[in-house]
Amino acid sequence: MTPQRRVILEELKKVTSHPTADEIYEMVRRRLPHISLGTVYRNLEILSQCGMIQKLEPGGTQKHFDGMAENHYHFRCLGCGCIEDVSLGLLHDLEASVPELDKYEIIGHRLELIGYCPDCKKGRKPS
Amino acid sequence: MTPQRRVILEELKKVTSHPTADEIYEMVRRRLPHISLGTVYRNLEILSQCGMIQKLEPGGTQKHFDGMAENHYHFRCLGCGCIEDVSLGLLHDLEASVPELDKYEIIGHRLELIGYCPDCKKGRKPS
DNA sequence: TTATATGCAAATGATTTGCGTAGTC
DNA sequence: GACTACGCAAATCATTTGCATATAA
Repeated sequence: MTPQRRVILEELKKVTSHPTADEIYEMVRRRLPHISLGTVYRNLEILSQCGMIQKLEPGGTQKHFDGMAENHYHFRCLGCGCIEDVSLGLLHDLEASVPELDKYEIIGHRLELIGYCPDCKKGRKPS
Repeated sequence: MTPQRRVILEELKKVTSHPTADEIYEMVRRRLPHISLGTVYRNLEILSQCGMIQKLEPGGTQKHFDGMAENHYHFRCLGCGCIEDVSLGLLHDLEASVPELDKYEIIGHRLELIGYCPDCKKGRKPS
């Protein structure tokens, strides 16, 4: 736990927004003017690996597309990055159950199961 | 609906995988050897705007981070891209309800509500 | 001192865009 | 003829990485 890593963690805990790496860099730079953007990226990765923070968009840098337009859910493999359809009935009553959302306009939702696909599961130690 | 757009759509409908833009480019190129990658990107964007296909990772190109490590759900605004926490109880029984997942190792899940935040809702025509 | 992390800058790689041309209504 | 989409190539921009130095165990 280096000073840089500690400050990144503290600044991120301090806010309820969900900043990008760039924004975190700016926040941290007020306390550590010489920190580099690379260090911020490296530590964000480490902290999210440790489970101390969350990276909100997992998966790699490429976007995936789905020919099935109807809403349905997906499974994402942490091992190989593959994405598969999941036969799980849609959750219809989500929005109604959150009163604070009355000022929002909710269009829909996305649900993603995360884990290891059969192939990747085989290659892993039992957890 | 240009020939290129039609072929992109057809190829994407043909597979159950969830290819990246690059992979779709390769698939389409077998039928339209002179198509450009830019055209593929442009049409994927148009098709997903129309709702004819799905872009699986919405939001911009930047990743967001969350200082709260415990699992919880988020709302994402299609207008300004902001992300906010949602006070929605965790869904615990998701995995059990999908028998086909017994060969998988499910670690968890992500749920994201999508729509317009109060500020962006104001600036929009009623839909 | 031995390993790990940092700062800096350059490299990478997915995506976007400008522009001149081709196809369409 | 006006408009839109295309192919191509260059530009963009978030993220990653190589490397020499600094820090920590």
